[in-house]
Amino acid sequence: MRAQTRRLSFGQTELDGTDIRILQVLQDEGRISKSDLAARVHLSNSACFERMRRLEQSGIIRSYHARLDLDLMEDLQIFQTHVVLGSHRQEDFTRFEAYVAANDMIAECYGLGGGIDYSLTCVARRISDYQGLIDDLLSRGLNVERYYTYVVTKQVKRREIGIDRLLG
Amino acid sequence: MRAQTRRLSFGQTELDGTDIRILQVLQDEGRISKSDLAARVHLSNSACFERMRRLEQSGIIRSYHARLDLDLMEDLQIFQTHVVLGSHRQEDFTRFEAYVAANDMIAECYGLGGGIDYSLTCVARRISDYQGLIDDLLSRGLNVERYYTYVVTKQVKRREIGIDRLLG
DNA sequence: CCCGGCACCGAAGGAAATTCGGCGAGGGAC
DNA sequence: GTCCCTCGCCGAATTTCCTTCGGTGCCGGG
Repeated sequence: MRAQTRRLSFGQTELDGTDIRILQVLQDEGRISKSDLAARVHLSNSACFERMRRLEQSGIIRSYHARLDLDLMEDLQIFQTHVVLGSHRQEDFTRFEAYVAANDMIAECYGLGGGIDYSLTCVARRISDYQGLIDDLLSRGLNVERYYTYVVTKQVKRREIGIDRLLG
Repeated sequence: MRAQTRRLSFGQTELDGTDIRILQVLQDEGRISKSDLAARVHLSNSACFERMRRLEQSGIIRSYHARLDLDLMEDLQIFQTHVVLGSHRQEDFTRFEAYVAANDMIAECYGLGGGIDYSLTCVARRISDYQGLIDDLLSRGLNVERYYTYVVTKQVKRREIGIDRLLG
């Protein structure tokens, strides 16, 4: 009774409907017990465990995380910063991304196409801390031509980006 | 041996250094076993378990999630959409946010201050699916005055937004 | 038709989670 | 100062869950 309808290939790995269901459940309930997961996808514990291990080892499941309630965190400011670089050589991108990777005030970074090069989500305790980040960013010779700062006034929604849309 | 140095209050709840350490670990390793977590924060299983339950029930820990490797997902386009509303009555915001909450192509949404009202992260299988989202958005009478679309070409970084910055 | 591989199942041993009784430090009342 | 109460912690016992393993059936190729 393997194989439902839909199949997808993720890099080297082939996924059937049951794998996708497992990923969906784990995306939403990252700490569900393996027995409950097995029941949820109508598999025995051992079969489900084997699939889960395969998904983790293949790298499709990268990591698990607890999500905290930001509204309860006072003393926490979030900013979005949109960055335009002055030139678009490979080296410019590499250096900027290395900076992003190393700076732990920057929680998220998307590379964009179309007028803005990067969108950053920055976390700071005070506006002055954020300004310190920007000062640092600009002083590193990273060729930032322009940047735009937006205060995040509300975190309206946050979900994992993933598998759901592949099923419709 | 309660209480380290730093203390924070999260809404109703007081957190000491050990709580914060627990949150840090769970943010990074959401599926760590409770025994391992207890060892990591130098507590007995039962004491650590009690704290963890308190953190979950108080809502500070909202949820747990598996993070998937997007680079392995072919057939998945991500877009950032910046939205400006035509007027800023309370009702306009409420209706827009209700739309965002209900639409499952929209994975993330930040409310912003400063020229742009909302920043959305949208997930689609094809550009035409994304265009369908935009068409729908515009046809709902949500008073969207202007929007800007950026293709996400690379997910440079993605971390949980949280506790780390409260410790520096 | 027969064989091999693969995914599955169920049971058993081992590991983890959860509960519970008791202990000791700290703080308030007297 | 001292008594007592509270709170957080510990360690052991029970229960629940994880993980492995041997075995079974299905399917495709030879």
